[in-house]
Amino acid sequence: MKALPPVRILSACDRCEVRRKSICNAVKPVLQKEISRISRVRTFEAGNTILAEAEDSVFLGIVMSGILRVQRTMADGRQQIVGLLLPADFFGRVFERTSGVAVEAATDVTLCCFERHAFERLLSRSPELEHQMFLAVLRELDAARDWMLLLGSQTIPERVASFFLILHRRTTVIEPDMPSRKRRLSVHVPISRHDMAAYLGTTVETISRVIQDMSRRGIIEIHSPQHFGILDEKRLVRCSGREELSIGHRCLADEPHMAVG
Amino acid sequence: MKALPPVRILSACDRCEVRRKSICNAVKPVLQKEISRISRVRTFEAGNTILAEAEDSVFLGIVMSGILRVQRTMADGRQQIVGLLLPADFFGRVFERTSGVAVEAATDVTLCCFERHAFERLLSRSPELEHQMFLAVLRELDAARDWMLLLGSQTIPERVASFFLILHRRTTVIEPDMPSRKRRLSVHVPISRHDMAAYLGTTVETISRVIQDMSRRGIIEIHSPQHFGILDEKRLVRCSGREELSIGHRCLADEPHMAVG
DNA sequence: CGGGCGTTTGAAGGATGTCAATGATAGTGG
DNA sequence: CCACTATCATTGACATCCTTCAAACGCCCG
Repeated sequence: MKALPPVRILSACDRCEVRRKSICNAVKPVLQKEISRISRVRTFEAGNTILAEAEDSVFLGIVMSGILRVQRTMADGRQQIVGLLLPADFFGRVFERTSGVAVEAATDVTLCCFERHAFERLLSRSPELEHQMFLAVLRELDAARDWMLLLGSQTIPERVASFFLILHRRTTVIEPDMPSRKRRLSVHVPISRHDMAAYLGTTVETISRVIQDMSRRGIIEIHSPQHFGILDEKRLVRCSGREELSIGHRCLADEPHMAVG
Repeated sequence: MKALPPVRILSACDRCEVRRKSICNAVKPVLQKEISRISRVRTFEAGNTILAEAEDSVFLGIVMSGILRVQRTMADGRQQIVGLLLPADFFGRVFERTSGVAVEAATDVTLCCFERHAFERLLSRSPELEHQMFLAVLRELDAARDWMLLLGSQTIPERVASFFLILHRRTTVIEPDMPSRKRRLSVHVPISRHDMAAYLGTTVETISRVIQDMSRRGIIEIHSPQHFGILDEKRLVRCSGREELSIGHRCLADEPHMAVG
């Protein structure tokens, strides 16, 4: 008679929604267990600061739900969002005391957190984990470069159109169970106009004008300030000034990415 | 009687000027030898393309002398330089067939090249080398984020002032043997106005106007189109809109960095 | 000397930021 | 349930920064 399989204790990780998309999925089970052991789930309300710009960052982790903004602030108060982190993305800066960027909750968020030093010890013991982190940072760098093109060479209407298209593709990846017809036509902007402006390097007023204008021209329709329909995708792509295929490149659309925050 | 030390054959690496600043310096001698074995020195004239945007990148390597520009081009021809690579910097994208960015010689350059697959094999066999690459990419990402702040939130005069200050600090690191007095006061811009414009996200005309204006106001003096003196560093810093200490951050000024090109 | 390239300078128009006011929405307390 | 407030989004008028187009200038090299 065969022995019964050992009783399996469900850890928090077994119920983790983003596990299969995050860095956890890319490493061996034994390592997953070690990660699990040093992890702790925390929640923050929208607007809270997770890691401040100057302050020592004592922890890092993975976004489970909600959205983080990674941003830098200038002496006179101007802010630039240098990255948005969606579920499954990694936040925090390994191998550095302070990150030089702030990480804040753009919406209510649930995070899977690790104490930085414990995670770094794990990294130095596991080349496999470090390799996965390396790949994630490489993709993140690709995305950052893509965004530099957007900020340096595109007009504001082009930036808004690009942003919509990237969000649309990214949402398609994140929520593949949504009816495809609805997915095809709708864009949900999960952040405020203020954050959108800080991300696109412009102001809320200009954003608003551009969106209203695209709506008047029949390219999109406005369901609510955060929900839009795409009426003419071809034209939206043309507005973005990009080739369809290069939108979001490897990174923003296809893969979870990582922030040095 | 003690045996004589073994005769030491000088490889190209032993004479390498940038070795102690590059990734080679950070790995063990035995690994350096392996790297040396797969390396090959190549030269390119200014304007030549090292890696094209769409094309498979078959090699990567380290800048020995000269300057590379890492850039993306839009469908209509607009170009954005997303990184400048100085001696000791790494170029090329590991673990990806194509990089999505072009790497071109901004000046005549000498490169230490590796065939990509051979280098990747070395990487997968050596966690130590991969760790060093990882650190370099993290620094590069920090620099990219810094540049996103510049492109997204700073005015053109601020960008020019920031660029001068970064160049000044970087030059100080690169050429520490120059008399300190001369170093303190001079900035050498090693690239054309056209490249400067593509890097700062503006046009040659605007760059020219801003520089002439800074000269008229007594902040800098123009020795030649590529050589400048800093007359009033305090004011130049104020023009840049940044805190002195954060200019160039960790990355652009203090450490060789790495491009995904 | 002349052609070509890179840089500078000038004039004019357009895109975007700024300031101010209005409109919409949600949460709060009476 | 309804004002009331606070916050966010939109709209308008205006100023300005920056790009664009054009031309002149300087310089290197054939």
